[in-house]
Amino acid sequence: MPELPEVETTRRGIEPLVLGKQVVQVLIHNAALRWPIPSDLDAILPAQKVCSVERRSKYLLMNFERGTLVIHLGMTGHLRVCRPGEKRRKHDHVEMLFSDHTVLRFNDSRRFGAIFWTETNPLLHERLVNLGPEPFEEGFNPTYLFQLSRKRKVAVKPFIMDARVVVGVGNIYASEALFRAGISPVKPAGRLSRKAFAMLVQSVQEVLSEAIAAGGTTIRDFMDTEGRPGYFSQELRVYGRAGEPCMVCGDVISQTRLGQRSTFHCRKCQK
DNA sequence: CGAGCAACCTGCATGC
DNA sequence: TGCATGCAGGTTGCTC
Repeated sequence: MPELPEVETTRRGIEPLVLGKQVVQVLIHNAALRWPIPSDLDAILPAQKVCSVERRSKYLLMNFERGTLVIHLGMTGHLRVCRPGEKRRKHDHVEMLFSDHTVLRFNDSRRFGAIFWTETNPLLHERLVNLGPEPFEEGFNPTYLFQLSRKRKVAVKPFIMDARVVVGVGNIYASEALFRAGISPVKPAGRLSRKAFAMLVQSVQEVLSEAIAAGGTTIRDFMDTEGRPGYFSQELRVYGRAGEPCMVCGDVISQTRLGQRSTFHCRKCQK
């Protein structure tokens, strides 16, 4: 589900609602996510306060006084801040109760998400340590991509979706960024020019920042912490628009399969 | 090493 | 109505 804009929307939603609050209880109703949720969270978190909520890649980092709760939303995960007395819904796997009666719930129907606890620097955790640069960091620039891609035969779309290359670009925004940059998703990464990568860097940053400003993209079930959808879906130019005319040239938008993922592009505008 | 793909799991749309 | 199929925003870990 969530790509970077949806995770960032979630982060911005929960941070003000949990900041400085003290955990009273953690209820784990189903620990079977991608990896088992540590069963001792209810022994670790109570009495600790939330110091900050950060994001690295698609991971949310809830910093407490003695460590960090790392949360990944997978495909269908979302966090919701509930009103006192609000009923649990299907697939609400974890509940965090705070002393002011705020309840934070993690819901994830497909259970591809993950939750783990670390008392050392979360950025050095084995799941995070090999991640590439954030798309808005200086390290994500045309020269970096150009050098990294030399001799790579992989198509440019899976290349920029590879979190070791750059984080946060998932299936929707990869198609969108490549359309805006005028680059064919099937072109081998190693055959792109420096100039093409300059276009791509700009497009990735543009599409991600616009999507964050719109509160993310809701295709099926993404919702923010208050249950609202994201409004970027209506700004999508190619994703989900197979068969429709290209907004630029009028040619039909094609849908293909690339690295097992649906890929949308305009064959005329993207070379 | 890189490339390709199966797997994890549930829900939903589609077609017979 | 029921059932089978395929697809879905991510990531890991296996083969070759």
